[in-house]
Amino acid sequence: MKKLTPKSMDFSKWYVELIRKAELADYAPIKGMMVIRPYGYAVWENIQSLLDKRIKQTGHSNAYFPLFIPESLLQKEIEHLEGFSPEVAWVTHGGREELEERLAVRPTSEAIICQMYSKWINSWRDLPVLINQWANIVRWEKATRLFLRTTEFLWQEGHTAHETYEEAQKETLMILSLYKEFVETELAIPVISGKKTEREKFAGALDTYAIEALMSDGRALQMGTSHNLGQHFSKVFNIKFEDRNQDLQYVWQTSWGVTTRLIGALIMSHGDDSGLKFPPRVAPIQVIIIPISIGDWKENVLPVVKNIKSILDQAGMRVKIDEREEFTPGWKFSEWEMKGVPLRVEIGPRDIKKNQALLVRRDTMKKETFHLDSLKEKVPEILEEIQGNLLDEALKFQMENTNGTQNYEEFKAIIESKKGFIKAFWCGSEACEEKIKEETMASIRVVVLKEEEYKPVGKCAFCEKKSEDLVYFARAY
RNA sequence: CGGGGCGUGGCGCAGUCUGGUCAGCGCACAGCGUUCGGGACGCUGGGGUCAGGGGUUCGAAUCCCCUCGCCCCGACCA
Repeated sequence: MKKLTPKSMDFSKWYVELIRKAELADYAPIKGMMVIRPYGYAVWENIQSLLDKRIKQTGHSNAYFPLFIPESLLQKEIEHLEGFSPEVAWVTHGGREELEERLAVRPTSEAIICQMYSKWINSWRDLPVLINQWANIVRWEKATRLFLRTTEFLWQEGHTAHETYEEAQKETLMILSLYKEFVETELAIPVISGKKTEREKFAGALDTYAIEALMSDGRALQMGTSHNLGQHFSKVFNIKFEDRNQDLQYVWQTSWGVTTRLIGALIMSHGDDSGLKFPPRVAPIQVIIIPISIGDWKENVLPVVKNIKSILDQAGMRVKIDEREEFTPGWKFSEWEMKGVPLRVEIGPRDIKKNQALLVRRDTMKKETFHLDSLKEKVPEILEEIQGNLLDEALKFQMENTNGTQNYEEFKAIIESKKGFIKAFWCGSEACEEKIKEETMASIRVVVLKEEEYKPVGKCAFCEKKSEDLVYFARAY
């Protein structure tokens, strides 16, 4: 395990090296595909359980739909088909037999789920339908990148059906704020949220909303999307119900998802030149205990260490003891720093005599000794502090790298020199959006949602027309 | 998919221009011993059809052609 390429020297190299050295993932022998290794998968499992809880608390249930979607179903919603067809993988044969109809490997599941919803929904009494699934997705991307864009990825996709537009809209926005809360609380990554422009919205949606975060190289990353599908799908899939007035109506739908890309965001938001820095809430290992192996440590140190582990285990923490004899303590320190474990506990013979342990925080690298009896209280306290500190640091970074301007020349200068978010006004025309993207490579990440009490007015960053749409621009992944 | 770069034991590289003396180094790995509070050391040992295929040549890691993969910059996208 050698040193990492410094982040400031070559961000991409740093990112890929870190993923492989920390054993999060590895390249698979198929183009654009990766293996998520146990340590990386453990992060995903933590993300899953924390998010799944929220999804269920808001009334949704999990289900599972088929991996394959018949071509005829995918074709029903025309925008949807056109949006996804360039990246669909097709199954053409079953065994030796050519299939009568090609099967798409799901690039998303609207089509197959809508097909089922049309059978299940008859009355307003059947609504709302609130279903989520955890699944794998295949999109034949041209350029891939570990965790951020791979040919196959894991995600959760929620698919709901409602009686009215208002209800669907409420669901869409509820999920948007659920995502924001989840990502900020558990992943310690601050996000901005808002609506996508027509150009950036989901293929087949009425409106798309998203949360976006700033990575530490100054580029934005879409972290989650929530779509109000309107009646686009219900009309073509014939999802009708008899409403409270005995009139036949098409349902109003939503869909929303977050993916294994979140792991990429964790790496890029918090990582440094020593490696990963996992927020405690999603860290596979929260506390690594390193017994200092000197002299008769096995008799004197190890039993104490094991006792501490069991106390912390019982308090609900994820704790590991590194008692490997083939590595020196110094080597282990570096290794676990690379792997982003939030808190290290060092205990050697010297400490045993004084009934103390040395605690080292991954985020600040600060060292402090504590009495062994206080660890049960101190450790969770420090973990909470680390969680908070990581969010604060990321928030500070986001604020420092968010600039406002109403002047296009200044806009261009900011994008070139500092990157980050640019908060600006936009007249709403696709032409301006397109021009800016062409000339600066910055796209509109989100249009800020209007609130009752706050209605800003300004002039479009490009054409200088009067505008009420405040937007965030950035160069994005 | 366009432009550029790269591909040599697990990882990082040298060797490629100028074909032969070239399968080499560091780390990692295995065994033994001494070590161990910030990436220890000694001795011994295992591992590579030089990304794959084809060609030129008496002879190819080295020259030519094709294919694949990875990285970077664009276009597209969770």
